[in-house]
Amino acid sequence: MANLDVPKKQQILEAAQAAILAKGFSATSIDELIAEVGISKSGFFYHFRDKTILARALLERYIEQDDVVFDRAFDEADALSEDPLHSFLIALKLLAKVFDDMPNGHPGCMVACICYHEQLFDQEVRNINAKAVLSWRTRFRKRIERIAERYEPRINIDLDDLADMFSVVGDGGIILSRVVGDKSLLPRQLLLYRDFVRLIFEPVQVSDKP
Amino acid sequence: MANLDVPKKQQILEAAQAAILAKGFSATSIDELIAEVGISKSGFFYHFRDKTILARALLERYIEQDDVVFDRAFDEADALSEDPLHSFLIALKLLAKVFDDMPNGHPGCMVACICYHEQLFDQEVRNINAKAVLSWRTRFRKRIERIAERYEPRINIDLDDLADMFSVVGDGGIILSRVVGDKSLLPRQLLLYRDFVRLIFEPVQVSDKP
DNA sequence: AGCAAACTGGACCGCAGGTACAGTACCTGT
DNA sequence: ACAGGTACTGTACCTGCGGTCCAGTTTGCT
Repeated sequence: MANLDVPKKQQILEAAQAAILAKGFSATSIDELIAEVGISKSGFFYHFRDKTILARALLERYIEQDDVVFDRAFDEADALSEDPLHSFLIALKLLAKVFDDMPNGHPGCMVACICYHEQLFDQEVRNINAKAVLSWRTRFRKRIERIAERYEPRINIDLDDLADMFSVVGDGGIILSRVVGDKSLLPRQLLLYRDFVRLIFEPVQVSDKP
Repeated sequence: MANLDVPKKQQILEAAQAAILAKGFSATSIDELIAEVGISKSGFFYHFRDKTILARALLERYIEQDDVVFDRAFDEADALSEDPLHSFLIALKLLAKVFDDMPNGHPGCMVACICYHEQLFDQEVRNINAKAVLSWRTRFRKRIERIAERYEPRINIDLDDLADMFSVVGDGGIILSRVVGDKSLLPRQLLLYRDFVRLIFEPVQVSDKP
């Protein structure tokens, strides 16, 4: 049934990511994962010393995949405009579209998921989590800095805060999307963040009105 | 040791809320709760048929407490200004201050916490969760509608989305605050949301610059 | 042939969530 | 005074899950 060429360890990670984001870490049992990928319990513990090691691997994997999505959107945007503000606005639109195109909505953020299970994990996992958020901050801050060099912001703003706000709106948007069962809520919120950036930096008076 | 006048049921809810927001639902054991409040296991199950009933009670309690905080901030703001925009901006500043004054930062949002443990609970709990988010939407939308009646928004904006954005920034801000270990992150994000509202509706050109 | 990586199988442990049920202390209305 | 409800205690027991231990097997590389 499962792909025979994919190593079992990858299959476990795959199955675990889906299950954990959908049901939560504790609600996902090892028994259920090994049944799904067709491996023995001993086989599972051969790859992962315990469940927290699985969580760590999952988190690292998630962050890598996330970075790929960001890189793609920013690269594509850069190809379409050399202006830092326009490129950033395009990237935000692309990112919103990526999430909008997901058939069942965003599967959930592993960082947020682990945040609400925190004490189950060791300091190492929490450090990875913090590092991921700070890397997002750096990524967005760089972009926003380049915008601020060219465009005078309309209000006084802390660039780190504005950079963090992307992650804040992302994680908060994922939660509200799920809770109210409206998958378009997350992309709409990201576009709202985009409007905010536009209002801060875009020099001419904006009017979308008819 | 514990307050003798407070009924045990209340004491359990108190202890459970703190533990669950700090460590997560599954990481909080019934044994640990009954040890803390000094009740027997049978006593616990007398009050709560099972752990999910405890979660339901906790969620309902949390939403009530949250509403009180909102009511207080909005009432106080209304007393300070009759203008819907100014009152709203004051309320947001007050709310940011409430969270900033919490010695250990915001303890975590029960709605978000339960969202990431979803499949552990029944439809009823998820309905309560959705109802809470929608009640926040309604609360903020009413305020924003009154603002939009008086002030022409600078950009085309969906009022429900802008109302939801408060909850989005709140829940996202709580997560990032915890992950990076910076308790001031949440209030700063709320003030950023406030800046957004101001940029949309405030008619005169704003300048905080020296 | 020999070795390592990737497993299988089975026995076993402790903890957490829960069930079942009998008993008790205290308060309240008739 | 006693009947009945509320708020518990104590004990025994069951299940599922995470986890350990360990001996043995298959597969592929050199």
